[in-house]
Amino acid sequence: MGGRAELDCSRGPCLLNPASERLRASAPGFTAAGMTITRFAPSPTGRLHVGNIRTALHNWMLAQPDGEFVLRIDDTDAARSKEEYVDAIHADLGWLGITPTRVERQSERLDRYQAAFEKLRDAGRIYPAYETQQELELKRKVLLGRGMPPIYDRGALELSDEDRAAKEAEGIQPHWRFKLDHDEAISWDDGVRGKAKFDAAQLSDPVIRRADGSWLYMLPSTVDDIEMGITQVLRGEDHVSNTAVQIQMFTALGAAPPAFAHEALLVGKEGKLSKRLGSLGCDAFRERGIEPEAIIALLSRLGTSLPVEPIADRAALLATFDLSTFGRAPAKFDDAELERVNTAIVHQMPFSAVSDRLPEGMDEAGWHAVQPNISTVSEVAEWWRLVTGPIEQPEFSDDDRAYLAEAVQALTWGDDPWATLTSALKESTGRKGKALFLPLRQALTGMNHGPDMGELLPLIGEEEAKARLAMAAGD
RNA sequence: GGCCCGUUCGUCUAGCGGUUAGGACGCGGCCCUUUCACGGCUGAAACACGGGUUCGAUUCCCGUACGGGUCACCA
Repeated sequence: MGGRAELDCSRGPCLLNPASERLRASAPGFTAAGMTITRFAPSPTGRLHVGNIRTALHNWMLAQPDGEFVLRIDDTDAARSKEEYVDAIHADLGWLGITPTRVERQSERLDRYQAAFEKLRDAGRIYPAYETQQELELKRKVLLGRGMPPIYDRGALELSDEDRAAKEAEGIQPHWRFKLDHDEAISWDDGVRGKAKFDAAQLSDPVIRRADGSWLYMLPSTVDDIEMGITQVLRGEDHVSNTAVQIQMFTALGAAPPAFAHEALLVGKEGKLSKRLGSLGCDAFRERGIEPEAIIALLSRLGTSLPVEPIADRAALLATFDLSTFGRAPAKFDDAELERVNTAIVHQMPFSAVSDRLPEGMDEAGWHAVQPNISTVSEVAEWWRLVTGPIEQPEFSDDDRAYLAEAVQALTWGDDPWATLTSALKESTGRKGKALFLPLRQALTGMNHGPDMGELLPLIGEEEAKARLAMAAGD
């Protein structure tokens, strides 16, 4: 628990990256090695979606190049957690190349939470409460109806020992709340929001443990952050009030809080963090032919002052990653933008990166020929068919048939058969431009457009090319 | 409703009292090109509204509107 000191970020963003250097300079008291340790803590109650992925990515980036990135599976809720989602989280992160240096499971650490619980209870920071969820909900409604904030009224604190004994005699087991210190001002220097202040009285004492003994998010997360030596907590802004609560927990547990940063959430095209966005997971992306690098490129820049660029090189992305460039307003996630980035990334991909996904028989020359014409790798098949055949030729006019017949004769095979053929035909027929090229393209591929013929023709091969031209000529 | 945060071209944003309000993506046009793509040039396009403060407000203050977050025995 020792070893971490409070970060002194006098003002503004203090979680910067390239992190290590500046953080070490400004925070000499980090962990012993001065190492950056971040974490991504999903609960396995569903698939990862863009928002999650973004947070995971940013934490991973923060930990580069030599920090630690902990994947912490928050599976204290046995009823909702599913093993298949744990597997899916691993699979998705693996696909994206966001690999943790360490994996932890909250379900395996329950004894630690118990220990912290006892410590806090003995210190008088935890108290039992007996209200039912219905009662609490009613209280909230009443307060809201009177225009007041629906903060827990601490009714359980009024209970006498006899009251409690009576409840227990009725067989009512308590749930437990963490008692906030209303006199302790809560503040921190947020890595993206700057100075943050909270009035503890504005917050409800959080329930940290259910009557059945199971844990809620708040305490286990804090305990883990302490024990795993997390130096920087970067999460969505939906956690800001949790941070306020947890800062008091860190202190109550005798630990200095890590540095916190809360990034603005992602919203869909129409605003709102919609179900639409929630459904955007790795599976869906993969099926649509989106490359992991496209997601990485977009998500590492979206909502920052840096332009979204189709950068496939992570090191380059890392070099510019800086929390101080993050905006405080929600950023819009646009599918169309993802697709544009993806297309540009696909256009840059070297043969070696895709070779195992290409159709049978397609070599490097084939890849280079069709690459400029596709927006997803799977689209190569559609163009590759033009090479392997069979193709379907359009009807040609008599004039074009005569022209193509001439082409059959003119076709010779050398270094650049297309250039040789077209210049020969240009000379002999006087055709030029579209009239010169289009019938040839149509006869050879059956299409009006497509990959560069200069690259395509050698792939089709002399014999097949001749046969196609001859067929089109009507021989 | 309380408390936080926010609002600059279509989008992501720069700006931190005086700027022709900049960039990127997208969009239009032109060039290159058999098509597509790439590249080059070029164009249209923004300070939510109302009050202040000031010689001067996109920038500072107040208010309004709108948007986001949160106020769970979810994380």
